[in-house]
Amino acid sequence: MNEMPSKLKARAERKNAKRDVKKRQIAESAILALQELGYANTSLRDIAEKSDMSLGMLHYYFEDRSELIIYCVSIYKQQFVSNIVDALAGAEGRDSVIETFSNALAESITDDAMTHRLWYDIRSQAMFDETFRPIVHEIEEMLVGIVADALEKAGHPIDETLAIQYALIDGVFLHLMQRQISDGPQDTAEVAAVFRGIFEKLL
Amino acid sequence: MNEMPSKLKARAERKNAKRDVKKRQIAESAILALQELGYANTSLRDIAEKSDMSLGMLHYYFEDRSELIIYCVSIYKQQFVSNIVDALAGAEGRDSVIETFSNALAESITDDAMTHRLWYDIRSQAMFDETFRPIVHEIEEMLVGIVADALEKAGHPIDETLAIQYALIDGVFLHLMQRQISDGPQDTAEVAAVFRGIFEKLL
Amino acid sequence: MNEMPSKLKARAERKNAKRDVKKRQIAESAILALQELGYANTSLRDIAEKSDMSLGMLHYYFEDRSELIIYCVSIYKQQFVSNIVDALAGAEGRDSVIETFSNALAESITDDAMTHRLWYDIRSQAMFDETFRPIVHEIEEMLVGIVADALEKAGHPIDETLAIQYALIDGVFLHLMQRQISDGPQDTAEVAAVFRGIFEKLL
Amino acid sequence: MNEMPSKLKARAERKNAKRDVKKRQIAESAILALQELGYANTSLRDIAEKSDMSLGMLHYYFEDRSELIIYCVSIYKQQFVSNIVDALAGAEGRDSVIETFSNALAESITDDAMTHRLWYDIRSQAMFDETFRPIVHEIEEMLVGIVADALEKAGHPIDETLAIQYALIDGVFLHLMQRQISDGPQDTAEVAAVFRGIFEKLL
DNA sequence: AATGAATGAGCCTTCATTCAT
DNA sequence: GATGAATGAAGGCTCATTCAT
Repeated sequence: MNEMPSKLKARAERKNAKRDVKKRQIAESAILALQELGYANTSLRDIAEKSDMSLGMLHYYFEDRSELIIYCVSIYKQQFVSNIVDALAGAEGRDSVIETFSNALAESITDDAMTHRLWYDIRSQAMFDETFRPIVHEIEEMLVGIVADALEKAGHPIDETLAIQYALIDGVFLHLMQRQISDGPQDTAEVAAVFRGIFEKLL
Repeated sequence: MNEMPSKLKARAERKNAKRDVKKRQIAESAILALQELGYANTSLRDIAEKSDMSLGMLHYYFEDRSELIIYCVSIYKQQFVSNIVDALAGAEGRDSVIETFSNALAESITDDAMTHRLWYDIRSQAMFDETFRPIVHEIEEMLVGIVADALEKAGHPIDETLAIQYALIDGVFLHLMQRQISDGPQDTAEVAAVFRGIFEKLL
Repeated sequence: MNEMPSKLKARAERKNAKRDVKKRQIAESAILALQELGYANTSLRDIAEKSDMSLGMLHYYFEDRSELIIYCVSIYKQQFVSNIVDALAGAEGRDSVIETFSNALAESITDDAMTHRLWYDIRSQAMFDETFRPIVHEIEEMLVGIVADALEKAGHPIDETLAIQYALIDGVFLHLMQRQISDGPQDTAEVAAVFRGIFEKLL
Repeated sequence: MNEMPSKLKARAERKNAKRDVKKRQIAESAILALQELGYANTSLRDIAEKSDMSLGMLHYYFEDRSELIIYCVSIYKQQFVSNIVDALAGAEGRDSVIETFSNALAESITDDAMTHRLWYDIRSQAMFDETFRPIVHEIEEMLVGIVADALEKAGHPIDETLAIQYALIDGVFLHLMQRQISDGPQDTAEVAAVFRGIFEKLL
């Protein structure tokens, strides 16, 4: 008698899981278009055409444009954060953390500049459009968390200036990303060296 | 005999000057709209309505939307840069520079957060839209120049890390501006204190 | 196993066919508006309103205004040319050709003056706008072809003056069409008589 | 007592004459723009810029766009008609007329193709826009008159087919003009030969 | 589940025209 | 007489979104 509900529930879950897979699939295509054209210049049509999806499907899986973009950004979060966290996992002690963190950030810039560009674009958009605030805040908290993590592992005390430490690093990260985009590929080692310089001072 | 040309020239100049005044007038109205709605969400209609201009007039003075926006951004440049430069003018010596620079930046954040928000928005847009690159580059060079100026006056050597120094400060500036916007007005003194903290470390 | 592709292909074809039907439908509505107002005075809004289509639909089926107009003109071609060709099909020998051709042209003038007016309008436009040149050339070649056909069937030799023969007939055709429009309906028999007079001289 | 009126009248006339000179001046500039771009694509702004006139002046001398264009077309009439009439003035007898008329038409095509293109453009426009009908009719009557003149001088009887004779010639004239424009400059002698061929048959 | 046809509001831009100077 | 600043209606076109299938 209580089997039916559980069966239904299971089926609903399977359905949901399937739906999520599809949503992620769509979002990954969307990210490609957004990375290339930017928030203001990417229409749903662009996204539908870049992938091979129907226009209707986008709205079948996402309520509206904003929801899709938010979903895209949250995928960014997952990937970038887990990359850095994984890298930092093995590090311990000031020098090791500096080395590892610098390298991880530098690699991310040379490998995924386009993705970061999109992130900064959406973050700018969030300054004006409240819709994007929650997801942007959520991600920034995670990024601050990463910095906290690194500081801790480096044996550095964490105080109320944590957010500012993050802002410093972020400023440099953004700067190097822009350089990557406007001046072409940079040597990862050199980029890492810049970060190392920062961290030596900060820690 | 050569009076006529000079008269004509004078009249043409007066006309041009008048035109420039008008352009600036329009741009100032446009900035208000852009500050409020952001690049992606501000249509020329919005601008025309917010001020009391006709749609046609915008196109009479500006070739297209991009030209208007670029003009707006360049006004930002003039105002912000001259503000800071003026402030720094009287400073000399490490402590004086730190004090003055910190206060000037903090005041700009608490007074003109909206203007800076627009600047960061356009700068993001420039990552995707080449149209805005030149003006953005031009402004950033001036901003780097200001940092160079401050460093010099503080008796700090200027080396190849200048751009990074700028990026560090910019990261914090952006962070504090965002905080101003999302959490409401901050105490200028506190904001200045944050900058002072940074400069103490940097110099 | 190879059924799926063929099924898909079939569906794609059905879809394409449907699209073509719709395009033709739209074009026929558009022709009505264009016939009435002329190329320079017919906006897409006019077309949308005259029929009961949404403005968006016009752009859904046609890339832009030019493509729609070109499509309209090419429909003209199909109809007019096939009418005349059909009429000439049964004719053989000088007198029979003169009789048949004259009647066919005269009927076309009295029945479809508006359509021809549009054709001459677009042809004029093509003198200035290269976009319309290809379709206009294509149609004129077919019209010259019809004249060649008629001459041949009438046992008349075809030489390098063919294009001029066409020009002569076209001049008269245009003249009679204009007369039809400015002075009101003419007697088909009288119009045919004029053509007969021309052909008697030409052949 | 009646001196004043006559003085006033004289002054008014002088004024009018001056005004006419200016109108013609403007029209000649306008024709250049219209020849290049065509009726549908030439704005008053284009005309003002191509010459060095102010936009306001166009409306100071001409009620509206249509009046200006009509004025332009009537200038066409004067020039073309008087050219041909002058040429025909000295001709007498069938052969002389054929020779003279053919040459005059051919020269006009190779020299003034652009002007004729504009004429045909406006004539097309007149099919839809009644505003242009009167001037177009007026000009066409003069052109028919020229043909009548030529026929007469060639000793050919003039009957009710006169208009058709004109239409035949006009068809060829239009054809050769289009050829001149799309295929580039033609040899005047060859063009004249074509006309001669027509006239030999017609007369 | 998925499609893509259809919509209509909105965008940027152009233009003939008016009017104060 | 002449100018050009200003207007606002209209044009072509784009887009997120809806809906029948």
